[in-house]
Amino acid sequence: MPIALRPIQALRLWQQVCLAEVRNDMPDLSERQIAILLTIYLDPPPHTVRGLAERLKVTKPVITRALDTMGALKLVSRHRDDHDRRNVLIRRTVEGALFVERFGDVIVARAEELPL
Amino acid sequence: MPIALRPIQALRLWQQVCLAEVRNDMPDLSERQIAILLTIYLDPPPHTVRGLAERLKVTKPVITRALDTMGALKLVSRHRDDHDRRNVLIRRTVEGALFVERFGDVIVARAEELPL
DNA sequence: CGAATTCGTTTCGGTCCCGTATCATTAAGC
DNA sequence: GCTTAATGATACGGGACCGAAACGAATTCG
Repeated sequence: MPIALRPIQALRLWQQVCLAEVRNDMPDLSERQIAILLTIYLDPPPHTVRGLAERLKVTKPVITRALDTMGALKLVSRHRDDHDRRNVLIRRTVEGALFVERFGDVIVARAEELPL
Repeated sequence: MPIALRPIQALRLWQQVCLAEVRNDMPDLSERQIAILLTIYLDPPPHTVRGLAERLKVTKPVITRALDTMGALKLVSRHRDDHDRRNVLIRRTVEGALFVERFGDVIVARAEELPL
């Protein structure tokens, strides 16, 4: 059975989750940054700048800058690939894993209290 | 019956929706902007700068700036309150309503194709 | 009336992000 | 070896945003 959501419930869920994030002073990430962060944490590695740029259909500097910012927030880290030293491998961090895990819990909690 | 989502499904849903928005060249809104936009479209009017600032627990300039940007995108509009001309009433627009409606449909569509 | 309060905006110095173009480094092809 | 290609980062001018403080306009209070 697929997840059945009506549009008004979907929008209400999105609102409640975003409100919760803002009110709890979480980093104010853009949709691009969230797409990158969740892709790194949900899709199987390895992750490269080029791969992420293709997956999001954006240019490489967009990925580089997002990694700069999220790296400063300790949500991701970068390391040179020893097999092909042109590559940069993007890796998860403990802080990032905790952030993503907590974020998932927030969504679940808000989904549970949605009106029908 | 409440909406039952497991954390991994919730995160996957968020990722798929953000990926869809980015890939479709939608405006790259931040969580703050989305929280403001959805509050305007889901909560009953009237909406004021002060009211939104309190609801999000942010300062008023944050709201003013977000309204500047989303106003340029035609997603919301501002009008002086004739009863108390200090107030600015934030109103919905046709473009904004279409954007929000489409966004809700994207969430629903991605929820339906979630793996169990 | 004048003073105090409220509302939204603006200013300030600073940071982040944009798209485009170019860069250095590394690897692969000949 | 030398040239070509690929990868990620950087420079550029411009725009958006930050928090804190000050601002003008409108209202309320005394």
